Amino acid sequence: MKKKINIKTLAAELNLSVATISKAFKDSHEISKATKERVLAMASTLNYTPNPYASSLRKRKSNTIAVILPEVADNFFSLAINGIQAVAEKKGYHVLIYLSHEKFDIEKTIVDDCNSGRVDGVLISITKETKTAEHIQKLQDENIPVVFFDREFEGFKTARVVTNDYECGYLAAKHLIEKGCKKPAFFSISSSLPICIKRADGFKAGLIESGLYSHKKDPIVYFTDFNQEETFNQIKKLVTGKDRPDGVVASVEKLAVILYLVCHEKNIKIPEEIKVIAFSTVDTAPIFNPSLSTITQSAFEIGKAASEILFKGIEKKNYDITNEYVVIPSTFFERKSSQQTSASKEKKIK
Amino acid sequence: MKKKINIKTLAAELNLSVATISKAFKDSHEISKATKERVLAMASTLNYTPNPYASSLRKRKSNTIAVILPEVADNFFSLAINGIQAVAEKKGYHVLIYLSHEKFDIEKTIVDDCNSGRVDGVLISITKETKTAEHIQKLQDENIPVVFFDREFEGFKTARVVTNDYECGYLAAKHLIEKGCKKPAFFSISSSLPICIKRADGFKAGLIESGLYSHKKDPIVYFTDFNQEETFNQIKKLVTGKDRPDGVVASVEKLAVILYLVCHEKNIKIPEEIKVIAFSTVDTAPIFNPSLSTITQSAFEIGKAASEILFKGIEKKNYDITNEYVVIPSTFFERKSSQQTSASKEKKIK
DNA sequence: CTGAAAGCGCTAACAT
DNA sequence: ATGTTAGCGCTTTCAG
Repeated sequence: MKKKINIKTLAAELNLSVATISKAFKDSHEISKATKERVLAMASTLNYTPNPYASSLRKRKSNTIAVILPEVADNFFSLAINGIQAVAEKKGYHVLIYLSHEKFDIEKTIVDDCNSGRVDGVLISITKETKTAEHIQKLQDENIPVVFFDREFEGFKTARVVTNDYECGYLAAKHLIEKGCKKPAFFSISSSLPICIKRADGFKAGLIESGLYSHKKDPIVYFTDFNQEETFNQIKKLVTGKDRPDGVVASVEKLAVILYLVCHEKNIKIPEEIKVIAFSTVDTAPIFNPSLSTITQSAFEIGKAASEILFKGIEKKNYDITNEYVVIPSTFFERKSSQQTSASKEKKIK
Repeated sequence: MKKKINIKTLAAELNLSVATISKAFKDSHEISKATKERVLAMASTLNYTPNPYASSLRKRKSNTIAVILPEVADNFFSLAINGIQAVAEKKGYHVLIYLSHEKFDIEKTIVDDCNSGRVDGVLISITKETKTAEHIQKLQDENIPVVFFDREFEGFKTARVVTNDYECGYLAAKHLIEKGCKKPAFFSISSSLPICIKRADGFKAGLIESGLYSHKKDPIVYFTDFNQEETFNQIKKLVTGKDRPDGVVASVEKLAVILYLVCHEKNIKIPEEIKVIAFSTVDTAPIFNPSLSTITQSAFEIGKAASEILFKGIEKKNYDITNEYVVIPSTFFERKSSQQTSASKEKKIK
């Protein structure tokens, strides 16, 4: 940041006022074509680039947005970032990426910082720990538009872009049952995240409808604080136990992968002994062993839709986006991992 | 960005000068503990957050860095972002993410913008199209430190963090040969990217050493402009042709995945008929059908190392980072896709 | 069509 | 320990 050449030196060089330079850069109609060209030419030879922060300070506009994510290791968020970036780029906006690492404290710090004028809007997918939206409320109080995407906070009025979680959970349950499962389970990563609750609720509804829901045994299994090894052992125990499920719906990709690993190790056959469906955006699902049935969210589209709404809020100052609610349906890809097998067929007949 | 309350109003509220407030916020020793507390308390009740751009303008320091990537859909870059973010967060820096979409023009525009004082440093992985580093030179001319990571530009003096591409290419070739391959091929995405050239060169060296290199037939196959369907057909043609390879090293994950897809469709057995090894960071490789042998880059570590060097350059103004050259070795995970089979053993004997 | 000047919110000398 | 003040580089009335 040791730039010496600024609008003033440029002006001096051309014997023009700074105002003229500034206007020329905005391609203002007040400036003659000739001077505009002179300005641009000189700017180019002097390697002049306007200081964005001076501009932001003066205009009270940062031309940047913040994206706050729990993590980025997941393929979903990678794709979502692409979608967000695509529209930001078109609008000439800059994108700040923040990672909350599933910690509420970090999320709060980040959100509070966003209240400084650093950004014109924020896209957020909340952490598992987030139990209040006060920090986000403050943002709205300052007229900074906020859009939830994927992981929303329920009961808080703001724009949100999500997928049809409940329906997908329901569909997954029905599919498993149709394929012969008698004791399907749902692997959840959180008991508070709406995204998980909805998926689980839909799943449960599917069981109930088929008369397979028992109050005695909750079909929802929680893996709340995620640790690869621990989760592996937890799943192993469950899957080799006496009351093991014959079908699993994984609320996230990771859990399905670990389940596969366990089954490979313990020689449990998928789909013969256990069928699996995962909520996942992984593009390698078709080459898994066996190929994995997925409920695939349109991650790119979700990111794109979320930022489009955000920009509506940013650009139209008096436009209230807080009622926007977009649902982008996921797609079910049926593959081998949830296929009906002769084993399950027999059971059915018997 | 409609904040009304600023340092001045805060000062007025407390009957203090703006200087005192400013210093209190920096936790300056010039300020008494009592006033510091008063300031912080009032700031909190008034919901005051210092305007970062005013500060940046004055200090000529943005406290933000830029990360320029060709794309983020790849798992490698997701992990790298995590590594970068981890150290930026610790340093109190903000991270701007830019996507060049493999287009040089976009990359240039982004890099030029970085020359405006918007960022204090940049991390970049260049596009396939990048054939000059002039735009990056300009950055260095303005004393903005630049670190290449993963995809570097050769023959340009700046810091870089890469992996041991040549050795890995060599190792992959030797491994394939050891397992019985007679006609291994290398799938490359670029004939200009150092990362690909080095991998391919190492691969070629391995063939030459084993007397399997023929000048008549280049074992390097290029898939330069990436398009899923086209690549699929190109691979299908190659792999079902008469001169088909009996082993493949994929320079990137995607190509291996498509190769798998082709083999599944055409019922070509991996590893019996064709063995495969991929440069990849995908964590699902163990559950592929068959499990995929990978040369896995430490993506997180590469991102982390790159940003650590960058911060050295940012923080120590007179420290020249352009000679920094860090090589973070990749790890080879041998799995089924490159296993020796009775078929290949027989061939060997015969 | 061009210019003068005020000021965005903050920091850093330099007083006091 | 606290205050005064001059900008950082730009945009924007308002004059000419």
